[in-house]
Amino acid sequence: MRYSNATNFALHTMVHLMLQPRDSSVGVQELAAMQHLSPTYLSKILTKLTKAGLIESTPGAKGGYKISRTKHEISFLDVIHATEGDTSLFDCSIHHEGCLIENVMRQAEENMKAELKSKLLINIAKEAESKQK
Amino acid sequence: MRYSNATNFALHTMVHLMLQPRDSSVGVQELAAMQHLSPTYLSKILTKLTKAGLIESTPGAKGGYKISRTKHEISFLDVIHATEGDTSLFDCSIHHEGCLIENVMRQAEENMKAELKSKLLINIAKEAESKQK
DNA sequence: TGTATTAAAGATATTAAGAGTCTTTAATAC
DNA sequence: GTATTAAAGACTCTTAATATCTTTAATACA
Repeated sequence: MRYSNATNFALHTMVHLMLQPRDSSVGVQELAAMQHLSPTYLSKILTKLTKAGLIESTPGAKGGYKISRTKHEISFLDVIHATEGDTSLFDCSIHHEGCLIENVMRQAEENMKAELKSKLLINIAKEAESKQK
Repeated sequence: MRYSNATNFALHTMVHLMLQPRDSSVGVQELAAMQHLSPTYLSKILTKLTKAGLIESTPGAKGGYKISRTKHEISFLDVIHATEGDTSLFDCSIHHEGCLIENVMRQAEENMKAELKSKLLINIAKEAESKQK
């Protein structure tokens, strides 16, 4: 069991977009080159982020992607939900409800998700920025 | 991303073995029938648990599986490690060390694992037993 | 208006992992 | 020696992830 590479690329892209000047779009070419990916592949990931409302896209010349104006305080969990979906890590395929084992697994998963929900991309972006200076 | 079915079957099998009388082995036939699995498939899973030292196997007539005599206090995490391996859920494929994003993901994963390490199979087994009565 | 640019969507190919079966081998009880 | 049972290997099937290519739609700008 592992988080997909797509989630890693999504997180890095989001942090990068966070560091852009307000209202400036970045094209997929630039974002892909930065991470040594093919633009078409990253494009698929960016479309998921767009559909989740985390970023906004503008097609056409001078178009590209920028952080959503309406969605503030984007957490790690938001990005993960966009790329991985929001299904549970564990489903008991034997018992249909009230499985004691499932309960334990779900509780542990909640602990992880709570942590990922509390971590905001903006803080990581600022930390990365100050490190580079 | 999801835990494999094998992990679910492993956990249920372990809890079942926990409820057996001391030093009595249960064959894979019985364990498989209980979970509506093919014996050969479950056998693969049981071999992993054996190699991890969580259970002991005795081949031959009257053989089968029982909880390890040396390993007490088996946690959910022990079983998961046996079936899923103990690699991280997240690896940054871009940065090789000190990735801020990876750090956050790893910390969250630790929270989940800490919970799974604190939950012991024996407690679930006893809870299941008392529920049936 | 038309041309270049760029995101979105669809089709498709490739790879890796999980799920599952069958057969053979080795160990044990009786 | 015979029946029983775990272990191991080879193999198949399905699904998800990874990745590319092509077409379509929207936008800026000359």
